[in-house]
Amino acid sequence: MTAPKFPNEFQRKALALINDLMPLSELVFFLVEPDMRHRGAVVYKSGADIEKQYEAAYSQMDPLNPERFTNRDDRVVTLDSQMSPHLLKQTIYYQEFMVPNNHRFVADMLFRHEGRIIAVLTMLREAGLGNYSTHELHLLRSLQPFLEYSLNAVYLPHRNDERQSITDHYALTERELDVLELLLSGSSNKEIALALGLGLATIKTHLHNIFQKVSVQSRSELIAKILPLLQL
Amino acid sequence: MTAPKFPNEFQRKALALINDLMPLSELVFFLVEPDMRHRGAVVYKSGADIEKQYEAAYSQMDPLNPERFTNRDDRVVTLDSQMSPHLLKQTIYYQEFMVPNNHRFVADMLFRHEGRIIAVLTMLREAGLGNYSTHELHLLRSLQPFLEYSLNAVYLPHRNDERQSITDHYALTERELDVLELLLSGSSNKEIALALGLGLATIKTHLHNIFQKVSVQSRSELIAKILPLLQL
DNA sequence: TTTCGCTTCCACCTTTTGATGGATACCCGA
DNA sequence: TCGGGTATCCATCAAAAGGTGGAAGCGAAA
Repeated sequence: MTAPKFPNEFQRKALALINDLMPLSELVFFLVEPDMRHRGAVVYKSGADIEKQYEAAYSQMDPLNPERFTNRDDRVVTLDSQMSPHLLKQTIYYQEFMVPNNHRFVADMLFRHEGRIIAVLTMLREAGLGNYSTHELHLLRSLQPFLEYSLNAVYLPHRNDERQSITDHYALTERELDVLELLLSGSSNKEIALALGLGLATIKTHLHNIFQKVSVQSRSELIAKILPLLQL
Repeated sequence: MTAPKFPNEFQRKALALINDLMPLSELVFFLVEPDMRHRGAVVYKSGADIEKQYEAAYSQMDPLNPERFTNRDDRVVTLDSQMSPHLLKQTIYYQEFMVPNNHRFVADMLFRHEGRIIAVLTMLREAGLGNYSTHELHLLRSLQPFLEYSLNAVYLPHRNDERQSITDHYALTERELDVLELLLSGSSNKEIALALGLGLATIKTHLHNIFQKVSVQSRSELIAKILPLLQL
C-alpha cells in the first residue's frame, strides 16, 4: 500500500526505521505545538500511557524538554550531554519517572521549521542496552536532515490544512478529529483503536458523536461527505 | 511553509543522506514509468551525461535493470548478487560502460507502488572503495521502507496528473461501476439494491468482486482509495 | 464549588457487511 | 457447441458496525 493509510504513518515509519538501526527499548514521536504542548504522540514498543504520564507531570522537569533547545540548532541531543549522570540520578525526574519506566539512556532527535521545534523523536534505552555510541549518534545526525525534510515538505502541510478545514465546518473535538482522520483513510474501528491506543468502545462512542455532528448514518456516508471537502 | 522548492528536492535529499552514510563515488535517483522507461534522473557527484549514455545504449544489458525485479520484492540488490564477478567482467556492459566510467561495485535500492517498481536509487563505487559490506547493505535495507513511504506519500502525489479513469486501473464491468458509483456516494447495500432494482445478494456479490479487483477489505477502504482518484 | 464538556470505557443489543460456496441464465466468440 | 465471462440470485455464517444507556475521571470555566 502506499496512500498514507494512517495519518501518522509517517511517524510510525520513521520509528520503525530508527528501531531497525539500533537497539532501543522504546520510541516516541510527537509533534510540538507553537505553545510547546505535545500532540499526536506515536509510541513504539509500549503503551501510550507513558506519554500521558510524562506530559501530565514530568515534561517540565525533563532535561531534554524541547523548550530548552528553542534557540539552538542541535539535531540530536542526549540526556548525558545535558547533565552529568551523577547529578541526573539525584533528580526527581530520574527517580520518579525514568526509573519506574525502566529508562536509563535518552536521545532526542529534534525537528524544526523556520527555527521553531515542531516535532521530537525520543529514543529510550534501558540500562542493559548501554549508552549511545558516537557511531550511533552520527547515524542519527545523518538521518535527521532527511527526516526533517520529509516531515516539513510532505506530512505537516497536508495534515494541518485538513484538520483546519474540517473544524471550520463541524465543531469536532481534537479526539474526534483523530478518529475521523483515520476513518477517512479507510481504517476499520479496530485499526483506529489500535492506532490511537484506545479501546474499541471508545472509538464507537467517538464515531457515534461524529455521525451526529455531521448528520450521517454510516461511516461510508461520512467518508463520501467529508473527503470531497478536503480537496478544495 | 516548506513546499518543495525544487521538483526533485526529494531525490537530492535522499541522495545526500545515503552519501552521508557510506563512501560512494556516484549516485543516481530516477523514476521508472509504467513502460519501464526512466524519467527525472537526479545525479549526485557527477555529470548527467552518464545517465543519457546508459539509457540510450546500455540499460537493456544492465544485470540490475529494474525490469528483472518486477515480480520480486527485493529492497536492495547488488551487482554481485546477480552475477559472479568472473562472468561480469566478460560482459560488454562491464567493459564498455562500467570500466570507462570507473564503476566497479553497484547497488540498487528499489521503490515500489502496489507492486510495480516506480523508482530506483543507484549507488556506484569505484574499485578503490571496496564492495558493499553486509553492514552497509543492512543499513540500506533498513532505510528503504522509509524512503519508499516518503516517496509514495509525499513526492509522487505531486506528479500524479496522469491519473486514468477507474476502469483503466481496475477492469470493472458496467454493472460493477453502477454499484461503485452509488457506493461512492455513501449508500448502503440496501439502498444500492433498491436504486438498481436488484436483490441484496446481488449487490454483495458485485461488491465482493470489486473488493478483489481493487484490493481492499471493506467499503470504507474502497471509498477512501477511489474518491481521491476522481478529484484530480 | 459546582457544573459542563471531553474523554474513556462498559454491557447489551440489532443491523449491516463481508466471506464462502454454490446455482441459473445469458451472450459471445473460438 | 462449448467454454468463459457476466449478471443474477440463494443460504449460511462470522465479523464488524452501529444504537442505547449508562459510568467515571478530569480540567476548565462559571
